[in-house]
Amino acid sequence: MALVLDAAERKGYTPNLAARSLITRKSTTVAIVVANITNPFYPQLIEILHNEFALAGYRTILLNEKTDAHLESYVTDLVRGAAIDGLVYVSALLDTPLIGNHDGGFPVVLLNRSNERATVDTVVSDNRAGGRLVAETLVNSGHHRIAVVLGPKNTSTARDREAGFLDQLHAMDVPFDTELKRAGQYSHESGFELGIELLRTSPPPTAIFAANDVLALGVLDAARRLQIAVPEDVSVIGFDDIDMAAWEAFRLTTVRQSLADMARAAAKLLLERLTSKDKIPARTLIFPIELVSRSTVGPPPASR
Amino acid sequence: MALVLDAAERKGYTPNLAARSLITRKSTTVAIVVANITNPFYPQLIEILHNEFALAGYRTILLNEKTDAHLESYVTDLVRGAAIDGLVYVSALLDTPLIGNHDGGFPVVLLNRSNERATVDTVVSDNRAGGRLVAETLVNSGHHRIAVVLGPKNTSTARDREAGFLDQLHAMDVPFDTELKRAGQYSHESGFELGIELLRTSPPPTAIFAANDVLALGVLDAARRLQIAVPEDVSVIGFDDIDMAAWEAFRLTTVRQSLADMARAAAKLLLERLTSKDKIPARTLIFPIELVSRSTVGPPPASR
DNA sequence: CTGTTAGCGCATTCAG
DNA sequence: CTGAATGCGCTAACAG
Repeated sequence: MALVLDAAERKGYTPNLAARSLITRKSTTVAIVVANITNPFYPQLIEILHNEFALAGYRTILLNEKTDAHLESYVTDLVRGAAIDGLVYVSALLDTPLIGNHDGGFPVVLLNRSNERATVDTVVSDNRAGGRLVAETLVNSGHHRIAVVLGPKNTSTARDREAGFLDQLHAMDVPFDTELKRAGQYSHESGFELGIELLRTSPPPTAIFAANDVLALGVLDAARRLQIAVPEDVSVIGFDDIDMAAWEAFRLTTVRQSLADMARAAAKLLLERLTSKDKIPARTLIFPIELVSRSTVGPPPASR
Repeated sequence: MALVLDAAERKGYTPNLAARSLITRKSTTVAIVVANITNPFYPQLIEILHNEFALAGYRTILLNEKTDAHLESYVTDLVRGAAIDGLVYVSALLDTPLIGNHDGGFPVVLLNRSNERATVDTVVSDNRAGGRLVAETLVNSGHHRIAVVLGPKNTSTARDREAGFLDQLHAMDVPFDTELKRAGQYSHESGFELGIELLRTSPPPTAIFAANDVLALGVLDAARRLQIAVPEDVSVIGFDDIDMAAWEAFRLTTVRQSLADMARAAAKLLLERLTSKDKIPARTLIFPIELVSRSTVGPPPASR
């Protein structure tokens, strides 16, 4: 009886979770795989995921793509060892070979990472449209020499955002100088270094598209270091709209993804799989994006 | 046989973790309790803790002091339900009533939170000395009207840093105007709001001590919003030396805690308890602090 | 040293 | 509808 148990638990009795899990064949635990907790982008998602799962009675274990040695076999062991009931990848890495192992009906959802094989649930924003929106915005402001700073190449977000961006440039008949394309990590440091490089090319770009906000903040800091005014001398646009983008120090113009909605949706998809007994076909949720205009985009410097 | 098992596991056999845990009476899982993952201070610590535990073969479950309803009973259930073998609180909250429940030999370590009752392992930096160092630095730069922005009052860090600060002011015969003391959350938003308030008082303070870096970044942004130059018009000093403090946009002068060392030490203390069979007395590790001079402290504006 | 058995603490079954 | 027995999948203790 549930009521009896509730009362018992309240009175000081606590069931052994391992024993319960052994018999119910449920661990009431889900794992969240992130690439790098230190990137301010992830905590915003983790917090919501964690909260949603906690509300539904699930514990959350954290896996780090960077530091967990042999993540692949580690995850496999957790799954086969029945230590987790479900899994959400909050990681844009394309070449993580993990997904393939969980096709067999194990509940998996991909958050912020597109799913080429449509074999598991996926929640993404319209990264391609976002890339297009960036190109459109910048070109409409008068820019013709635009640089792009990408995250790791093996990342679906970098790939899709770049593709949309280039498509739209092409559609608007603006040439793209491949010299102005750099790829690094999704980190402030990477944005800073690549920003310095880019701003030192001659002629320098009049605008820089950073494939995510953390990168964009690094680019802004690079401009600051080089005493290049934003947006007077160079425009910068990011992607994500993390909290910090709105800070007074940055006031970054960026493409907003509804991070909170996406995280909630991802949790919901996973929870449905965890509680439903029927087989559910893989679903893909694509969230719309929108431009948030703040203070880092303006017309190009008076062209000679 | 371990060897047999190893081979078996490699060939595709994976033991059921619940069954194993039921018999070994170990979950090989530890929990990390944080107040707010979204605060950039925590991920730096979580990452290291997580990594150290992973290396030692422990999974990490995440608990959020903010969102996990009834954290206290939740943790108790995990402990009594044998779902976790140990616990680290990365939270400065003083009034969390949780600690008392785990006195009975359950492995607990407090990271960045002082331990008034000396009943569990504790890893902190010398917050009091840090507070003193701040006062000394500011007064030596010529400041006599110094404001302080604190985190939540029920926080050991806020309490100790403030105490050290006031002690040293007193020792140097500098009066403290209690009008210039504000307390809020350890968040950028709080720092921003309180910073605005403080900078609008008249006469305004010539320096502001923010009890942690996130708060200090908020204060810097407040100055930026009000077009008040740092450090020409107002000096700002923080505490922690998180990564962002070094960013070009801030270049914050701050008191450095060896966050990484502290996290590693905390993990080590806990792992010792997890692997040793003897009773280990509670230990307290106090890490030294040091001043990191960047660009936000200077002499006060030419005094009339 | 290898193979067999008992039992960890539950939820679920079956009998009463 | 209530109560005792079964067994989930392992590891440890035991016997051969």
